[in-house]
Amino acid sequence: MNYWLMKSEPEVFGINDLYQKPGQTEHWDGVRNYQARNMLRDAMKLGDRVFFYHSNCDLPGIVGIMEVVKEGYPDDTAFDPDNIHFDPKSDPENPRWMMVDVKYVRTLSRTISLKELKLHPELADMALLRRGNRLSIMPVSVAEWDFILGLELAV
DNA sequence: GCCAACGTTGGC
DNA sequence: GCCAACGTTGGC
Repeated sequence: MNYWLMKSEPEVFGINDLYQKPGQTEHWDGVRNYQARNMLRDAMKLGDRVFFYHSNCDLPGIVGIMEVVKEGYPDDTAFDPDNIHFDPKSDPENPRWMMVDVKYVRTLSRTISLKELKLHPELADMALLRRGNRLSIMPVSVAEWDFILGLELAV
């Protein structure tokens, strides 16, 4: 099993929005970055676990856990001129952008903030903490995953 | 293929 | 609101 972290702005789509979706499942659409697209298309597999990260908000950090319930398939918001993520260069015959479906697993007992993550040398190599990383999807190692879940209860 | 200009992300 | 980082665009 692989582990991931995906960012979303809570003002736009937060973990409570996922919780309230039918089946607590949603398409993770709107990713318009090739590195992230490649992960959605090639690397994210059924059953993989994903940290839900709130970005661009009062307390940026990890707030919950999701599970991949459908592997990469074309992001059809790219074909819709009325959608904010419309991309005229994505051809339905050869889709440029991909998405996966994710399902809510649980909300952490507390937000593990970016600030807190930065305190731990064990996490220094996390993609999230590397300078200037603005990817909205990134891999998390097993060791990092377990360490972070340990932090949840370590207060 | 280079690179300047521009747009976006996202922490602070 | 500021600004550093970085991806994309487009002229040449």
